[in-house]
Amino acid sequence: MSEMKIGQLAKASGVKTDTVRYYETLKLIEPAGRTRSGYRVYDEAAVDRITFIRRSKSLGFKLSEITSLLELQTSQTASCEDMLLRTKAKIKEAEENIQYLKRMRNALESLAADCPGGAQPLTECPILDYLAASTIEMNNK
Amino acid sequence: MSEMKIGQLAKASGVKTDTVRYYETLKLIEPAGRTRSGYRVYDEAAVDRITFIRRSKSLGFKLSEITSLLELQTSQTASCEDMLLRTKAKIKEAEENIQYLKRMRNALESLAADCPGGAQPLTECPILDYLAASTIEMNNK
DNA sequence: CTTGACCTTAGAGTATACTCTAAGGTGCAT
DNA sequence: ATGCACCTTAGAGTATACTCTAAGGTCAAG
Repeated sequence: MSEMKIGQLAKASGVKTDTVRYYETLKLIEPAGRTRSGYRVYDEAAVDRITFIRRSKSLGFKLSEITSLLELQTSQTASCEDMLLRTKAKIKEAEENIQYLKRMRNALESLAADCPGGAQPLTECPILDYLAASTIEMNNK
Repeated sequence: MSEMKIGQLAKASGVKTDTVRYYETLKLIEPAGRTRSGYRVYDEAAVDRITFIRRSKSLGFKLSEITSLLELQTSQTASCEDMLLRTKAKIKEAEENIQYLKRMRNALESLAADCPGGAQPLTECPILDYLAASTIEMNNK
């Protein structure tokens, strides 16, 4: 199965054919060639390339960033440092998002802790009070 | 300043006029009326409503969910429990996102820890190795 | 020779939350 | 009367990553 059409590649790499074509528009992947009738033909390396994309995505890289990772991979001049820097930047990004979500979760939890729940009328609800109160000022975003 | 036009409301509540109009299309807010010439007119309550939306957003609620929170607020039959349930669901969501990001960050960190960095050629880079390797299987998404 | 699974393209739709553009009307001051 | 800041609408654009539709061509099996 070293030569395959888009459907086989899709199945082998766990994405949809549409996704492969979409990646092609982003220059993330190119078919090795075409059949006489115009069908895309891929080799085994294409499966690795889709796998690379999927794994990068699972680590939080955007498709636009993956373009750059793939260039790195085939670059003659790039060093480990380049990849490490991208990785560290992504760690920082993840860390920031975690902190942001934690602040959110903590705020929600302290509101939840104050709320009696049950059949109390909403006029007594500290959560709605917080949301609607006009005096307290808030941090944006 | 109990009566105001959209620009004043926007300034008073910290959003753009476009955003106010956009919220109107989502039925999140409605002007109290219109001037003879067709200008939207708002009252003080509108500022509170935008504030409500902004605070809800800062807690992670989507605009579509905020529609429902606002309905809750004006409902006669709703109880504290309703609000508490929505809050708890949102906490769970935040928690899941935090866990997801932590897994991502941990994976990135263990890759970074293995990478020598510096001027090492990329053929030696364990990060790229991981991304490109065809044998190891991965967890999706 | 027809059926069915597969492939092709261009282009639109989905979700989220805006943001901007164009073309034009309003209202107050100078 | 003219300039300016403000307002109006409909509709398109932004970002991300697909996903789907329509209309049609290809190819092997029965």
